[in-house]
Amino acid sequence: MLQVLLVEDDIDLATAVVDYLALEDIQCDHAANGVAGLSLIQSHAYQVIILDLNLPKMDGLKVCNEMRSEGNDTPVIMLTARDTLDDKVTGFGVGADDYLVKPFAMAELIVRLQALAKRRSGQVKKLHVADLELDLQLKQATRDGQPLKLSPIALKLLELLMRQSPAAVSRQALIQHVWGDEQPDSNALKVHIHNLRKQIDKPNQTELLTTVVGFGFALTDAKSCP
Amino acid sequence: MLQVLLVEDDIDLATAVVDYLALEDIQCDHAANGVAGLSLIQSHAYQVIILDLNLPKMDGLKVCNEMRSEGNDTPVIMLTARDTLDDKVTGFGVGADDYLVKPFAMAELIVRLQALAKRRSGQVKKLHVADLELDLQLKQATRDGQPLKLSPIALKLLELLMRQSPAAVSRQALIQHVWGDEQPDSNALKVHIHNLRKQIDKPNQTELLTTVVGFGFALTDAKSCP
DNA sequence: TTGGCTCTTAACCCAGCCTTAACCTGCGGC
DNA sequence: GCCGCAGGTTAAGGCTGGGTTAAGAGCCAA
Repeated sequence: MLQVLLVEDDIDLATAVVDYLALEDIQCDHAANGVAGLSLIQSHAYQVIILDLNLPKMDGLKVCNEMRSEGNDTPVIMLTARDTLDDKVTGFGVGADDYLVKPFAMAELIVRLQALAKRRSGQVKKLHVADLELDLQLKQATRDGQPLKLSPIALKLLELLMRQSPAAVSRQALIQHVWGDEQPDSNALKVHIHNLRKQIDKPNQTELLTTVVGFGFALTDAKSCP
Repeated sequence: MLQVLLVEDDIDLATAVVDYLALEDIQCDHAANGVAGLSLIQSHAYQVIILDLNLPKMDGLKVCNEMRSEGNDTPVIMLTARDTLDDKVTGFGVGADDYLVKPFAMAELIVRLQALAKRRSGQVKKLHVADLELDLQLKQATRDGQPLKLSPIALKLLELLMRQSPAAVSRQALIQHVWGDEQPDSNALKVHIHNLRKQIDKPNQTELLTTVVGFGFALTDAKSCP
């Protein structure tokens, strides 16, 4: 199921969009200002983000710029009023992937969403966390230059963890990312996390993959002393 | 089905083109700036690329120049405004194959697209990966100077793998490239990969064609030590 | 028509991955 | 001190994805 985030301060419009997307079986979170939106972006793994241009607290351009500079390459659709069309250039410069001029047809939004969801923004080819590197083209991870042997599932887990780093990722988000809706019983995730950890942390000194009790896991660079 | 990429920052124009091409059964991806465009070019195998001249982040000339220098010879159509017609000369110098002056008729775009799709740009005549060489004109591959005997399908597979190298290529992309939309059942791809591997890797020492479990295959030059 | 070629399909094997279950550890509350 | 819970570890087994082989169909040229 598609998971998207809408950042929009017009509450009527937002409600309409969320409801409409629900009909299409697209799960849509909503934030009403830029700061809240950015925070959700940092802590979730959405497949597409819909950003209004004019937002309280932090405008859409700023949000987009910020997330890109953090290495997040989730595709972004910008919403703009007709009279601010000039912002288009700025918007693309800042890393947006598509535009929609208000008022827009819901059907068009769906089409664009689904087109963008199929691909990553493609502006990020390698992910880095400390001396860990994941080459998305080669499907190959290395730590300290040494290639790691990861199973397909371990690779998916690692990708999500690295994209969200240094934020923690919930168990549910990890499960959703790997298995989608048909989730396995028992403790499959535990085992895969264990295997991943064995690959990443065993041969080295510093521990990157940490447990967030009662929530999930996080990939973080430095650990402060206890 | 034709697969093309449009790199264009004017969202209205882009939408119009994508929609129009869809009617003609041409599947058109869209990138809104030069960097995103180049990235898509590097990671997909389009049959034609439509490049706007003026783009945010990296202009069309730069994009074209860059892809050519990477050995990509997908045909390129440049879009240019009437008042920058002088850039034509520069454009051809940089490796564009055709030109279209804005505003242009959609019908004309279609015609040019289909004309270009039939041929490779022809500006790149040989592909190289390690000591593997593929002569696109002679349809002849050699490894370490020794000619290889490849069937037509094996040749197509090799071509795509070499163009994308060192990135991994998904099974789906390989199937799409060889058979288009009418895809064979069963394990035809397995057999052809097997045959290709027999030709490429058997008589030599280093293994070039590697399997990416759960994804596809990759042609890579060097393998690091275990 | 025949021969040679390639492509498709099917059948089979095998390694390695994924799942599952069972047990272990550490911690906090009762 | 005991129990329950959350997470960690390990091993067994099924199963799937990928590799291999061979037979038959289709095609083209002689």
